Amino acid sequence: MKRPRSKKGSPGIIDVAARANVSAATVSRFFNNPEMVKGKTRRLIEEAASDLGYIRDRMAGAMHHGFSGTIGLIVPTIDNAIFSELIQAFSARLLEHDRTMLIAAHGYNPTLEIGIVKSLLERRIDGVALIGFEHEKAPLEMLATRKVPVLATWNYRKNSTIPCIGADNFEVGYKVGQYLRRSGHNDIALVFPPTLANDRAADRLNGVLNALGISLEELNPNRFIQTKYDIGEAKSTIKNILIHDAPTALICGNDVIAQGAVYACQSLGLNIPNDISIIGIGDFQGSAHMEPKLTTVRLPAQRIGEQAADLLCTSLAIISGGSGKSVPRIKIDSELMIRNSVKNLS
Amino acid sequence: MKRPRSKKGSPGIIDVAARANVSAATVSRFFNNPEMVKGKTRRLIEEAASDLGYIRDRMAGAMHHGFSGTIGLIVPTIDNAIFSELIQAFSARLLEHDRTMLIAAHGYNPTLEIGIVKSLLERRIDGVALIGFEHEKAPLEMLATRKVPVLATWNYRKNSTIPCIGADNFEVGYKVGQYLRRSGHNDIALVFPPTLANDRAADRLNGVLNALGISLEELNPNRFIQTKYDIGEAKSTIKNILIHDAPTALICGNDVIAQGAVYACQSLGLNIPNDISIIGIGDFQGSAHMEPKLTTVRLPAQRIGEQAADLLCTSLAIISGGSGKSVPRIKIDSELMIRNSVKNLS
DNA sequence: AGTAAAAATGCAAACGTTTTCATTTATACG
DNA sequence: CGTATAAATGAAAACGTTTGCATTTTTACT
Repeated sequence: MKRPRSKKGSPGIIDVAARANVSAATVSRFFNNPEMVKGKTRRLIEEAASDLGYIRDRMAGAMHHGFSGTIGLIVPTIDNAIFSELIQAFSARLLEHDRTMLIAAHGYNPTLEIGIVKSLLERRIDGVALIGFEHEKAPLEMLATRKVPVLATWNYRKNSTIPCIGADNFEVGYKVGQYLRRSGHNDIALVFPPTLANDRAADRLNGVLNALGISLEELNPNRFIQTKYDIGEAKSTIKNILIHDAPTALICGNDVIAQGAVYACQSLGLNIPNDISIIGIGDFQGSAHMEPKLTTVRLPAQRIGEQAADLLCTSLAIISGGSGKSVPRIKIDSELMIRNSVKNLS
Repeated sequence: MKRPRSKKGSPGIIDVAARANVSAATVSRFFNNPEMVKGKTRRLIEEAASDLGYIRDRMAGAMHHGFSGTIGLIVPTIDNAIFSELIQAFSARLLEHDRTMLIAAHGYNPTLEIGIVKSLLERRIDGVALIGFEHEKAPLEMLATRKVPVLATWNYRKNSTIPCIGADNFEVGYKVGQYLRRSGHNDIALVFPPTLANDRAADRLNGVLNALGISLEELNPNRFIQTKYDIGEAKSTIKNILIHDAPTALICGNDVIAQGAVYACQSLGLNIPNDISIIGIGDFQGSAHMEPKLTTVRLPAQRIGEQAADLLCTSLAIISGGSGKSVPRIKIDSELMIRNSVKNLS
């Protein structure tokens, strides 16, 4: 009588092998390349594994071929509508690829990001998705050295040095500016977050300015409002400006700022869009249902997240092997969603 | 002349050891228990490691002591304000504990959860945080078998079978119901999500009914509205009811439903709180800044997330070793935030 | 049936750490 | 200065898989 399973701990591949009367190698093959093992053996192993409640140890496996089956995602923030849709879609699609997601937020602090990258690297991630292009050199180098594929998401630039997928945020900004101008607005205030380590916001801002045919310097200081991506802060900051002299329209860096703007106007008794027009960027959850329904530009977060996951899971080699080759760059189309928060003045 | 580092791949512990003229064992000790190695050697290793750009492989380490330094978090959904604050806090605190977070969402689908748990188990997570108490038996058993600590977050029940941390949602519901009654409201409608696999919602609902001194059956069907946690759906569902005959107050299962309710009223031209009162639960980002400012009950998501992380990282053994011992249960206090969306009728 | 080729399986050596036990080196004390 | 004791380090055996190569079994063909 054999002793098929070790006394301690959970069953391992050898326990399964013993119970199925095959070698560990065969069991391993069963899990990784089922087509390599004969039908009958397959069933044997299947049964043994389920009897024992075997769960494979991917870490042990990862020691060989080096793939952990884990993908990293580093975002500025999680507790905010901005990226949640992206995160969700990315994560869900990853699951379909039999990968799991290691996620961390750096709170718009590039320094923190380097620690995070290191931490992920210690866990031997197979790839990592970042938000945007502005990153410290150190983590990027660490990743490159170890040939871990990197993908910049959420923004697109035709000449980015790393692979990217996202909307062209300059274009998005341009669309917004153009739409407002065509709607007859001439006195427009811009409400944006600090663009320092935020290329998405920077690109949008440039796009807006470009469409408006004006430079940041030429802009009346009262027409450029800076605020964090935070409903409360946006609301109070905007209120301050609105009290003095209100423009005919507000272009907001994204929908959470726009939401703050809407609340600011409502608390001041200003009617949107009759007294003032508001346009956002992002089309987050709920933007379509606000009162008034928010005019904004839709960034297909879900599509971006899903495609990002696909890229990272399937084209790994291609992307990472890109020494000199062309960098994959995918532009996702945005769409102006004309709703009820902008008034046509012309 | 030695060849301190292998040709291929990134440097390993042995490369560092060679360069520092010590054994691999010492380098390992340096990283895990620095106090075990002498100051001079310490500096030597430190330098060698940084010269080589060494990054430890925690997977290899995990094969021995079995700890991967990774904690799982399984939530119903990410792309929704409900859990984002919790996720963020949990993740950030994990990072402080030198752990990383593996996260996945099952979209309120218990079946999906079992696959997720298995997937996490394959990655050898050191512990896992769940939301609430309603889970399939299978994944819970898998976790128990492998002695992986489990923590139910976001809800509290004094007799829960697994460790938990969160607010007492019955109490939360009770508070809300009580407050509305004391404010003189008698015609109240309840707007809740399906309570099937959602113990938080179920407990809240029971709390509300209890405070109102009524059973679900006794409730006028027009006063019980069911809707998903979705602003758009909540808005339209609520509008349908409001058109016919509006109650004096709406108790919403959480703040996103409340937000939908606010929009529903606004689109109908109903003034809040003069025509109708609205109360939410959760105090999500932005609830304090809406117009009108939403009366709700604050669930300290951040505190829950942080303490959950602490528990999972430090009291692992205690929690998991709980065969027969008392289950750790932590109740986090909620707080009624009286703002401007409820009118006092008395 | 007999053989050549193909398919399936087994053996054993990795993978990069950690850890036990043994050994060396430093410290303290008479 | 010598010895006893403590501290620091090293050597080698794990940990649970995967995988190249060798071997056995099956299949296909004459």
